[in-house]
Amino acid sequence: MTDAFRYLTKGCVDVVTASGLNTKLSRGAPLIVKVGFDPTAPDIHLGHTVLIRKMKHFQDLGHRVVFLIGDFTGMIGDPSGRSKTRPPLSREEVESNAETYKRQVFKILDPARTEVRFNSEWLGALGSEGFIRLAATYNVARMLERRDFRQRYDAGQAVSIHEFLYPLAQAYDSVALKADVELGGTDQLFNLNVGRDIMPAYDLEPQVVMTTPLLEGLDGVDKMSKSLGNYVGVTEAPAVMYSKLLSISDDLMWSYYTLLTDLSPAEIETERARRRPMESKMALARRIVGDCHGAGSAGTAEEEWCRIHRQGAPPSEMEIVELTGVFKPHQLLVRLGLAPSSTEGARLVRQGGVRMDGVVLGPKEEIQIADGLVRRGSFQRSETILSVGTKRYVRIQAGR
RNA sequence: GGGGAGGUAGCGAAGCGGUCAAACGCGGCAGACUGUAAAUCUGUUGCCCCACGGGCUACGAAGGUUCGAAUCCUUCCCUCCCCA
Repeated sequence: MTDAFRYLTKGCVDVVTASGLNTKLSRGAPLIVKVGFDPTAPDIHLGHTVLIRKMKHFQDLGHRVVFLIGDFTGMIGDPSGRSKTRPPLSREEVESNAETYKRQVFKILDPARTEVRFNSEWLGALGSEGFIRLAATYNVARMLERRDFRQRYDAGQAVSIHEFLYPLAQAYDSVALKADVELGGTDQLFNLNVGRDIMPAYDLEPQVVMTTPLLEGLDGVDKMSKSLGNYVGVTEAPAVMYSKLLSISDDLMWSYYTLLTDLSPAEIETERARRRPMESKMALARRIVGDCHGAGSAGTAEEEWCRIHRQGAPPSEMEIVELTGVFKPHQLLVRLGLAPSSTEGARLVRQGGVRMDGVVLGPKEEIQIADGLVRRGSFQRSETILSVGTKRYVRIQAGR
């Protein structure tokens, strides 16, 4: 097993086949590595970067990466049971989504070594004759090996013919690109293998199929997903990313090391053995933030984090609200959006979670804000910082 | 088409005439501890208010019976399962 092999397969779930990959690598020529993406507007989080980073690993070793946007297959819609055929996106939408992709993806990928292609280029030209020929390379029994097809078929639910076209079209992409390797998420294994299966019918060597796992979310329980709120978006502010990453569990950290860095398995082992967990976690956060925003921003984010959490200082940037009036603490919370309801606000106060300039606020206190001053008992100043718990801060500026 | 089960707070799930703003678990939030971690412990978790007190809505929907209903009756809506 070569170092290259180990590096490229790090973190992968499936490698079909390992020997195929070795053979291709051993020839020394740059491989064509294909990865397909939906044309829908992407909002990329770290979970998506696992795959993108794997593409980078190939680039690191000098291979050619094709970032394929499935504008044609998008019209079919990957069958997921209930998903319907999508209305085709306009040329403008596809272009603009592609730009959004590039903006985010090139934080990790090297633009100079990434080819962006659209599969309408060849699938549109294939014609009905070409499609029939393509369909002839596969058969129903094999199609039904795909789990969701099988399940629906067995359950007597509808499986539309056009749904079979999706994996076939995707497979043809590999033919058109003469792909040596196709990468995808584990849920893509079937589709990727169809490409592998049909390539010999077009006198091509079967591509190697490699899949990357779903990244666990910050909670360490579910997969990372925006709707579950356990995600880190690649365009989030450095300080936000940094603090989110530092809040993961130690176990999760090592999985992130494997999937979200370019370190080799050996280097990760060294890291684990040599340093204390907290140091490793900070190094991890620095790396990931650095990948998305540059090393300088990562350093600043770390300093900020230390200031806040080591020295107890408030964050350097927080929402500023100007207001006037007389408030009970819970009313202030609602007014500032720190509590969704006054009952909730009162509860936070009662539990001692509300502080003004670091001093816990009692339920009976009264805050008067007028004439450019915030008054609380005998204290007064022109602005104060109100905090709820350890994460939410608002700076109050006294109005007149 | 035939038969059965069920819809309760963010989710799961008790309750089946009063003591129910509704047990319990999860999740969430706050506090303690700490490496703002995890784990653990404690508290809390409908809404409004002059807030250790008062008030208003709530148990799929609408009606009804009762001094009193999440609990009983009627109609309607929806979900799930089995058989054909």
